[in-house]
Amino acid sequence: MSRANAGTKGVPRADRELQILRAACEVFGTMGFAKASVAGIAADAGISKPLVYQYFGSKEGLFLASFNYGAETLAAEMERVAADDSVGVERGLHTLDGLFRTLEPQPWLWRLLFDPSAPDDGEVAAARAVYTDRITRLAVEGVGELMRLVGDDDPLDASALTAVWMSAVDALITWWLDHPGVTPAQMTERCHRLIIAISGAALPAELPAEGGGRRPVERSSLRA
Amino acid sequence: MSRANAGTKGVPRADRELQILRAACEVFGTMGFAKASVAGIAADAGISKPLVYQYFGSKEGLFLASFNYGAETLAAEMERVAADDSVGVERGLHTLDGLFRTLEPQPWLWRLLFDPSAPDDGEVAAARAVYTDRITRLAVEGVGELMRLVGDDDPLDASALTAVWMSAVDALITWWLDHPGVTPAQMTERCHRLIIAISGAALPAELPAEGGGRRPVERSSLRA
DNA sequence: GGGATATGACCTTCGAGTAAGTTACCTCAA
DNA sequence: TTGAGGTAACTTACTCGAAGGTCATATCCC
Repeated sequence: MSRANAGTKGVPRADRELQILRAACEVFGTMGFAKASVAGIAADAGISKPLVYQYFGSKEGLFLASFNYGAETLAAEMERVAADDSVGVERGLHTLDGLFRTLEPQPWLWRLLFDPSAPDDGEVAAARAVYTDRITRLAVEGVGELMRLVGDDDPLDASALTAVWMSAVDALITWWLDHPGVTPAQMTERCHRLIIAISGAALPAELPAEGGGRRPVERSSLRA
Repeated sequence: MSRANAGTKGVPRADRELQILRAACEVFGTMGFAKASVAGIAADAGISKPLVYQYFGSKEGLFLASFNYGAETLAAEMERVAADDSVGVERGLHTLDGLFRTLEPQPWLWRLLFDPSAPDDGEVAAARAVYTDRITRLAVEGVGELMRLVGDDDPLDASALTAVWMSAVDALITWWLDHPGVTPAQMTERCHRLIIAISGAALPAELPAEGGGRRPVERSSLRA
């Protein structure tokens, strides 16, 4: 009787793994890899730390499994949208819509994807590279189309705009996560309005001079 | 002679503090608060760990000093630009230009501002709140102006667009930091081209239906 | 001598990871 | 039917190392 209730549960390994994985996704996605503790995740899952190690090998192994689950879920959704026939800004909007709906039941998956405290070497880095490529490819497609349309063929411009687009998606999702109660549908409408607002925005009259800064620039009329 | 060269330097406290602060800014800004070690910073500064504690009290105290230095530098630059008479997108461009120039000699200051691994309570949190307010205020001004122009008066829309704008600035600076050799002037030109590209982008034909996703949307002509 | 500058060696805490043993269940021979 | 033995599930109690933080002491200059 010394080991309280050791071995009394007898839950099949696959079930336990899923149970642990779910807890891990939530904890890693909420606190980040670095601040999460294996003991904490085990407690959340209702089991003890060594069982986690028996099933996942290490903290990194557990994170890898969580990351793969989350990244696959989100990448698959984005690819599904990309396979539709929408183009340009419309496609961007559909992507956002799909992400909002996918994330609604498990919002923490998003942070899992971009966790800056995750290990930057080993298998985790490799997995992240794979999914980053998959996701970036989609963004690059959309941005490339837009750049072609506007007549800008500088590849660095396209690269930078891709970064901006992905960052905007991140910002919108983060904003949404910070505003519970807003439904995916409402959020998609909001994104639509914002795109309209941005498209209608002004262009500067001319490039700022390059020298030392500080020089005033003439007011431009607001519609280019 | 047991304590090698203890006390032999005799460098005035103010000088040493600056020297330590510089090293700390670079390390904290590069690796983030969590991954940085006080011993490492001390080594970089060419002195020993206890001296850091004698002058800054704790790792958090050292970070606070670094953060305040970096945040003040950047906030001051943004406010300087905001005080100019440029408006709308032009003002955004000038802000970016100012940031590129300010960050050129010490690019790591940027990451210092948004370090997600920094402590989220105590004096550090308070300082971050102060600077976040100062910086956000500037973004809110610019975005509010744009929203008024377009006729969108939903405050949540403005809040979300502010988040997007700040995130875009972050993305552009991060992209720049990842592409050494690009000068601030070149980068500002790039931002200008990107704004043109975005402004010229397409509008979706209509809002996606709200129900279950999955429905195709008619191709829209690309210029709204 | 006294105060400022400076350090090697130490203490402490926390969390990753492990060793070793416990319980339950399943199978199969007698 | 039963009970011996094998195996999967499970836990308590530990080791170990990294990093924050402290103490006692040393050197230098006025």
